[in-house]
Amino acid sequence: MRQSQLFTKTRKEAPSDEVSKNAQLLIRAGYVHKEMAGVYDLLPLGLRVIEKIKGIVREEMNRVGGQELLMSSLQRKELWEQTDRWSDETVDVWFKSELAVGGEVGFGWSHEEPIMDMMQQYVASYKDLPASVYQFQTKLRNELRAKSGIMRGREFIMKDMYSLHATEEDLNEYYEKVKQAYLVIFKRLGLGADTYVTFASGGAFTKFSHEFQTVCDAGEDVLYVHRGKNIAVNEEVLDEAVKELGLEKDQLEKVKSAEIGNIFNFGTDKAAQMGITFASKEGSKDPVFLASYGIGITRALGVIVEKFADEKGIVWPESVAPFTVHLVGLNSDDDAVRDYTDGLYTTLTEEGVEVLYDDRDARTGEKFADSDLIGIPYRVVVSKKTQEEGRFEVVTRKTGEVRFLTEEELLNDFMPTGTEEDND
RNA sequence: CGGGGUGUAGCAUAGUGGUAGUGUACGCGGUUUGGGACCGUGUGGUCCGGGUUCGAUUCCCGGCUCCCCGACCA
Repeated sequence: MRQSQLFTKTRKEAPSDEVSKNAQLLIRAGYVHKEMAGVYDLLPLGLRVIEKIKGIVREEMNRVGGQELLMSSLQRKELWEQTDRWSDETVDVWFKSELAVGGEVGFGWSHEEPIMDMMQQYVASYKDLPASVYQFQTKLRNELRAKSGIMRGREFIMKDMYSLHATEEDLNEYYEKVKQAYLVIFKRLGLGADTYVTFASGGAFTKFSHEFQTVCDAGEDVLYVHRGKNIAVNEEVLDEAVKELGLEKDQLEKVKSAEIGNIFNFGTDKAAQMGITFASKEGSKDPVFLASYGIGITRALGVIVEKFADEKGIVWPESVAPFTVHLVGLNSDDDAVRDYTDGLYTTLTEEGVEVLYDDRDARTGEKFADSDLIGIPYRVVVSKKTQEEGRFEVVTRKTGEVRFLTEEELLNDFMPTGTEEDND
């Protein structure tokens, strides 16, 4: 896309009401716009990154047999009363409203109850199991305190998957499969090296729930990590855990982390509460086994910004970058150079490379500063000089490495490979 | 929800009981053109409601907003 057509623009200064690095950079670079505390609009650049993240998650969820759907945001009070989660005393993040014709509705902060109720329509027998469904949904939570930019908002996008099983063994097997899929996802997002499956509160030792924590200064949790053994323990259960694992506390490194995923095994509790059953082979009515699997999509975006940004701006891993190449055209007042740059833009685009083309009539310094701030992985500079030499200057955002490549070399380098894997 | 702070132009900031200044961004004219250049010129502002006062952006009360710490996070 041509940058001159992009309606957003960058800012030199961060807004005074944002302290977190993620929000400051995302706003400065034009990825998001703040609507109110804890609520952000996704601008074209931000939406592209979100869609990239969703794409990776979608591929892996499909790979484990998940079927994508989209539940509604408005939810029925009765469903949540069945599990005693409608009351504000039990769940303190509800947004609720009244229907004009009378009656209350809730705005979905989670979807276990509606999903289970909906699935009951289709799951009647052991033959219908297992079933696994997922969605990318906007969750609405009336947080007492939004904080950390987009990391903890009142409105955010989450991928939530739910799997239903006839037996505990089947659930456990699938649970493990999804756990592995999650590790693949975080690796592909570029977060693999710093993301741990943690022992946390809530029955970690019975393997009933796991958290996926990414080491990150902006996170809200505290982890004790053993990098060599790839073990991380949530502070909440530190004492128990070190005992269980046979470790010494001083072998562990204390770090801050952000929870970007979690998986729960509900067993048959939820089904029992809601009366969700299936007919077994023997003809008995048995409660369904349920597990849920979440990934904070918006939060993942925030974590990626926090982790990789440098003093100049954002640095995207290639797998989630809004564009692969930032084509920066210099000397654009020279018709020959401009035509040449336009031509390269057309060629790259036709070859399927995602290019943001800075075709603006702006000064070099401004273009480079913007390019650094926006954080696209590769900057290709075209100027009178490079045109004359028949090579393009290619700068890798992450490392600052500079190369001079011919058009052919350039195309070979940036040709989409089909699947995007994190090559770290 | 408890505690602390904040609110001046699109953004960032200064200042004052007597009708608000700067930077940036934006418009126009000109010089520039490989790291946010420069000159000239122009547009644009005191969160809301009360109170005190001859006069309030400034002081007082209330509300709202946003930020931080804590609590919470199924």
